[in-house]
Amino acid sequence: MNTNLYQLINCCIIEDDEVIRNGYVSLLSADEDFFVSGDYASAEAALEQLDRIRPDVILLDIQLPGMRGVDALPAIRKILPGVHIIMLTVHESDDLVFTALKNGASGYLTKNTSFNKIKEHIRDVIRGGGAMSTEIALQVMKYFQKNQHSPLTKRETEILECVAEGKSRSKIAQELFIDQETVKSHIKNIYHKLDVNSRAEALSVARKSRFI
Amino acid sequence: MNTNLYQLINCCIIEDDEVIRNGYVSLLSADEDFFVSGDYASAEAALEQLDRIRPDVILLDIQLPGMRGVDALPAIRKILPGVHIIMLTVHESDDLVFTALKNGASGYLTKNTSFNKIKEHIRDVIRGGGAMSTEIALQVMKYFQKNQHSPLTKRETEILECVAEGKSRSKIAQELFIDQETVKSHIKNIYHKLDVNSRAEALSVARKSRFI
DNA sequence: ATCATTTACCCCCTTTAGGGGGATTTTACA
DNA sequence: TGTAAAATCCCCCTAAAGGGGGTAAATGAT
Repeated sequence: MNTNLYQLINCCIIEDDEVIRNGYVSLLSADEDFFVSGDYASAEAALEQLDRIRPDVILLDIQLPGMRGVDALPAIRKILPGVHIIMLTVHESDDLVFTALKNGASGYLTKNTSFNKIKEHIRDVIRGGGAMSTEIALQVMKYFQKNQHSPLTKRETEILECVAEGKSRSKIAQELFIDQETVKSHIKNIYHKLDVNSRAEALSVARKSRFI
Repeated sequence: MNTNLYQLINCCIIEDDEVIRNGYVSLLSADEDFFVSGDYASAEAALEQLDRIRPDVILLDIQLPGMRGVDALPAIRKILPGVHIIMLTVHESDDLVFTALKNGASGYLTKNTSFNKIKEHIRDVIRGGGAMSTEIALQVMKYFQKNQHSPLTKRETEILECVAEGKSRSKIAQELFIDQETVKSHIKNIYHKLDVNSRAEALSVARKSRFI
């Protein structure tokens, strides 16, 4: 019997694949630092029990039948505001990654992550850090990177960035020491290149393609 | 003499602190997987030699005298487009983190990262992954997280998100099954709450505060 | 040296958005 | 069940943005 029960990391696993779920349970249970307080095949089943088992860390599969993992996130947060939630996924290049991050996940790991690393990442989040497998980190970094193949010229990009800050034609003209009509001209050209017809739309398209 | 020279990871270190720089050099050189082809106290000094030493990975300090690390990034990329650049920093909560990510860093590590982990991260980027220490990962995740204390109501947030996608009043009205005037009303309220007076400005402010 | 691109500027006109006032009805919650 | 907040809709008017057309100087690459 472990005499340091208070130090154990209380884990909970939500994962629909029975084999994987049991794998995590037995491997975590085998480690003297971890204690598995619950394992569930669906978010719904877990949500009923969470206030009772009060885990420190939840391993949450992104692809669940019924309520999706990303949607379960806010629901779990409502019950246990302080819990660390680590998302598990097979698809690293999914929009769900960013949705999950927005919804407040503490970490994001691909399922091919070795179990030793998973344990390490759990300890990381307990210490207050963030957990991210290398595949996800790469995704995130790609997300930040500007697209090198922008159809916009330097000046156009410059002006679109002013637009992104909410500046009016006159303000942009003033800042760049050019005429308002010139600004208008540039914006028109930007619209043609991006095939849009409003500022917000141009920003939306340009952001999606990382031109700005 | 190592007979697997071709397998060695060719590293280069750009770091102004002599002690830290030499620490990295000796520790990396001591590992049979790594080969240190150069170490420099400034970006300028390194840039002169890069095309000759052709490293696989560059450890680049963010805070350098003269040319800053983040500014050196694009310059290095120009000389060696394929090189993996790992940024090193003491301040994890710096805007420079995001600037570096935008400029195409392959990784971002805080200097308190253990040397073993640094070596692991170098191997990660060589494999095509991304490297991020837990502190940086946390920063990045915070960056993504929506602000829970938004002054905007659900409906207002919903409408602002439509605005962010470049939709016009009429389109938003159509999508939400409400009148154009209602949309206008909501947008007016949003403007008052955010203290702005245009769509792009509202988006700019709302994004900065993570309301959307 | 030349051709394409970029940057800059001008006019007329239409559409959309924004500022100011309202009012009414849900909805949430104490 | 009463009240506040949120959501809905209406009007008048002005300011800003967008669509169409155009010209011309600077820049850059071949």
